[in-house]
Amino acid sequence: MAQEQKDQVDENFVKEKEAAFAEFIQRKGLKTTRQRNTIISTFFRLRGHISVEELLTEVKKANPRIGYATVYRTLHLLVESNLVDERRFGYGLARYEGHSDVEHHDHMICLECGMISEFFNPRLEALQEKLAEENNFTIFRHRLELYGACQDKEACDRRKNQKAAEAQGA
Amino acid sequence: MAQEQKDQVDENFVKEKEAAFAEFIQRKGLKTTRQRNTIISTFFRLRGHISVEELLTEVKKANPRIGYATVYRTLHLLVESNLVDERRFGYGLARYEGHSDVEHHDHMICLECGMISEFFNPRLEALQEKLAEENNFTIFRHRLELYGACQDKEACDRRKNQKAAEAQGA
DNA sequence: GTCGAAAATGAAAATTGTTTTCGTAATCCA
DNA sequence: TGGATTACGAAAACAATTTTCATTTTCGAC
Repeated sequence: MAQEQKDQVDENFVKEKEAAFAEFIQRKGLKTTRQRNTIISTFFRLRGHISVEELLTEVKKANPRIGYATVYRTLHLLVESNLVDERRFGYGLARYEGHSDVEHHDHMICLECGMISEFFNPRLEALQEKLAEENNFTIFRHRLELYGACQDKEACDRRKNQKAAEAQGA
Repeated sequence: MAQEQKDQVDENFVKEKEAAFAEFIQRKGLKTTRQRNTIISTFFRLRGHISVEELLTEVKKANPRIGYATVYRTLHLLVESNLVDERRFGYGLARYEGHSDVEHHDHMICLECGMISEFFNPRLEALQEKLAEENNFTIFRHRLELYGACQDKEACDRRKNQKAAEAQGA
């Protein structure tokens, strides 16, 4: 499964992001470094909502000398460059999401299996705009998170078990 | 302004909450203490979305010996008793909100002056339910936060200046 | 290419917000 | 009014993140 996913990495997507980041670095007068390249290349090969720890673990496989500080610093740059969104579901722990096609979207989070799915609905967006307008408010951005449970209990259990197994193995 | 607000404290509201908390404490077999009484009485006299620090500052005026630990512990009890909601807007810092009439509501947060206003819209709720259903998902709770700016720049500036002044004074 | 200023790195220390520990004190039911 | 139970407060621990600082790397000017 994870294997399968890894094989599906879209090299063009990764290249595109790398290029965009390089452009950003250039524009800001910052410097290109091996570490940053490793980190962003690793980041965009992963999918989903990645924690710093998860990313660092992967990054260390390519270069074990890279530490938390550099990963944090690079993630901040990625956020600043608008290539990545920072999310905080529930408590503390930040997660980072490299957005692909869908620019903006909201999230549904299953409290059982941890599944995070994304959705976008123009009527919802419009309604928010309308409500903001009624309150003399201008929206820059918003966040909407639906917490609940999958209705497909089988799939949900499967994911839950897999997660448990992974936690075991780690 | 703050003065005016202080005078408007609804003593019945405070009494009601104190009684409800006492009942909760009783039901759980916990003990009534002077500190807890001070904290909840102080809390429900404040309004808005209160941080632990803000609360502690007020509490210390009544009893300077009360420290962070007890405030945190009491806030947890308040959340557990359902008399208070915990919110986390944007980053880290938890804020606590003693809910009055409106059970559930969402928030608009002005990034300029920090104003937090609350709203509720049944169509929005219904639409969320519909979208969840389409994704075979059951919502337990949700959070929606609109980040942006007040359109009334004058009022916004006034609040911003007041906040700056308060920060000065503190 | 090489110099040198500017920026980046990594390890460790610092910060922030919050929780836990632990010895002492208060509560409250029998 | 014990005395077991619970709470308190100060300080230590914690987890996530940021900063510091000495060292190394980058890259444009020469």
